[in-house]
Amino acid sequence: MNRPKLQDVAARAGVSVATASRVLNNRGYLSDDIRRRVDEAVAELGYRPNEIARSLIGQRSALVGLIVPTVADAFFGELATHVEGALAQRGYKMLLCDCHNTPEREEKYLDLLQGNRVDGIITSTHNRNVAGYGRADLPIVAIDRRLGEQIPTVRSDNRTGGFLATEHLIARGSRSAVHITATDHPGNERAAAYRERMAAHGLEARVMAYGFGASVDERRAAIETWLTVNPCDGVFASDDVTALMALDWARKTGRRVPEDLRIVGYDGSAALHTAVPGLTTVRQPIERMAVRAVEVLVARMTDATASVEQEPPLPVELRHGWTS
Amino acid sequence: MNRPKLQDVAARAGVSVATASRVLNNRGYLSDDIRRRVDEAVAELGYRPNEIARSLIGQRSALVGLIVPTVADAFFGELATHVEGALAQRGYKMLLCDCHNTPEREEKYLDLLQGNRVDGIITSTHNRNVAGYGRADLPIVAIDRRLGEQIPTVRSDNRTGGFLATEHLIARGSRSAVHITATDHPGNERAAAYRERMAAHGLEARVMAYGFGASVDERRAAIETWLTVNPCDGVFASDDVTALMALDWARKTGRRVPEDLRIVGYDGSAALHTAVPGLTTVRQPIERMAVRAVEVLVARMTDATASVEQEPPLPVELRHGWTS
DNA sequence: CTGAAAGCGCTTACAG
DNA sequence: CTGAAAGCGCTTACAG
Repeated sequence: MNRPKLQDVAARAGVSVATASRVLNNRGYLSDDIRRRVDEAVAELGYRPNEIARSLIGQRSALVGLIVPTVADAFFGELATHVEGALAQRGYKMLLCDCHNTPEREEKYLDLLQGNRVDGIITSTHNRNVAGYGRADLPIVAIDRRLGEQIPTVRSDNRTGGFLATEHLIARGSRSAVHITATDHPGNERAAAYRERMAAHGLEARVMAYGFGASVDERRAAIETWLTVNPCDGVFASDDVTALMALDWARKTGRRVPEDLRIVGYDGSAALHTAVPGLTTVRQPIERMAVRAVEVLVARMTDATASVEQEPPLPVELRHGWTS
Repeated sequence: MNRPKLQDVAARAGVSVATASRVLNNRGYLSDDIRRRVDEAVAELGYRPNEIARSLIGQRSALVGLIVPTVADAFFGELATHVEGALAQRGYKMLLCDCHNTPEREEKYLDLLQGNRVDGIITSTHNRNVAGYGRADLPIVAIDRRLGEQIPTVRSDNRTGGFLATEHLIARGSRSAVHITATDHPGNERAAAYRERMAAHGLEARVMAYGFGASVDERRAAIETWLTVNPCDGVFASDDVTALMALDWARKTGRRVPEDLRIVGYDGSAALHTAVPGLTTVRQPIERMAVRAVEVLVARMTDATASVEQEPPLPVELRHGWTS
């Protein structure tokens, strides 16, 4: 027999489809007898309501799309886990839109999500020029990315993060720390804070940008070349993976860490912390960011008139390890 | 104005809803004139077909559920990325079911997925006694886990993996390598291969099992205690994270790696390889496993009569690093 | 307290 | 080549 439908349940219980539906949804007044008969029929048939039909009626899919560069990255994997958890707790399912680090996929997913009538979108990619967001007419929340006036951004305190990392390196005796980041654009607050603190101490700031589109291998090569050519006694990397590249370079070239080279990373995902507990890093409150993004999104999904306020940045903290 | 529906498109193009639908789906014979008018109306209104309504008719949601212990783990994050990619390529969307390492969530998700009429499920968790799979009446593929006669399992060659790791340790001079794993049950082929090779070389096999439910901190504590109490000159860990715990313990206690302690991990995810390129590990073909799982699932989703054959295990390989 | 009917937004035979 | 009608599996006013 095929998957049972409400009709089958109703027939078996000897009631109308409408009544069976009411029992399932516990709406209106039902006699105990009918309630029991329907419940029995449901159990006997192993009936499960078709959520697709329900979505069509309710104009609500209870689906949220999460757009990430790739969940293979520790930071985004952890973010995805917590977004999923927070959504599930509130009765939403999550469609994972993994862009495999390409903007084309992001654009495609944006379209697909709307066709699938998701109730909202959380996006955490950093591609430039993805036009779709302007056209989208459904609630969106961005994580660590400005997408426009109408789209709230949840983020952590990048300025303080840059401050903490730089001050820490200097306090540990570094005089020539470099900041390594993907791109050194004006909105990069970590880089801005690094420059400011270096200047405040009368030290020369140097920012090494390996480029947004660089593959992992290209990034590693660029960093190793830079470090080999440019003497320095400290590295403030804009993410932990990059910091670990510097650490590996130090090992290969016989530099002592932290005596010759102090290293500070950024993000502080649990996965990398477990893998390399000794790495000093600026820890983003990944779970709080995920939960907050979900809270803001749910507020807008359940009340379309909810005002779009910009969120205050969430606090970061420095985690000390032996690399600095 | 509200989100346009097919009715609006039809009205604007001056055709019937049926005709508009045919243009969208490119079915039957349509005059060029009508085609053009409908296409224009679609563009002007920014119309996007409601996929939920389509699913209801087609009895096909184009949705697949991926059940993972947690995507915050490097291995499962990478697996999820590749499953997503392979599914997207074939026109399927992926609902991410992150169990946060608890069996209860898995059971709940199994139910939820069926209610949402996903077309199929890929599961990669390792919980015991999840009853739901027996009752489920839709295509399922398991990754590295036996779930019953009717459910195909995609996996890599664990026996060879255990063989390679153990032989490598011995070849590098280890005489007293320990195998560290979550649970040492009869079906654990990596442990079986380890025992067999140790015996073949006349060496004593010791398996340290930290327990399936152990938290990361508990695992680390258990491993450090064990290593401190039990002298050994090699570690074959059943995953990379565990191997890195041994590596960190060696650093903290002043053991030289690989001279005093040789370390081999397992999995070889790109994320951990990037973070710690020096780790010797048995590399699972994560992408191939993901793609194969999707292929097998799609075959069963598109042809319910497709036979359930057990898959040959995919090949693994040893990746050399400085830890051994 | 329960049922008949309309409708969610589409697609698909069936006529014409 | 195009349209009217039925139907996917439900829910929800509206009667009774």
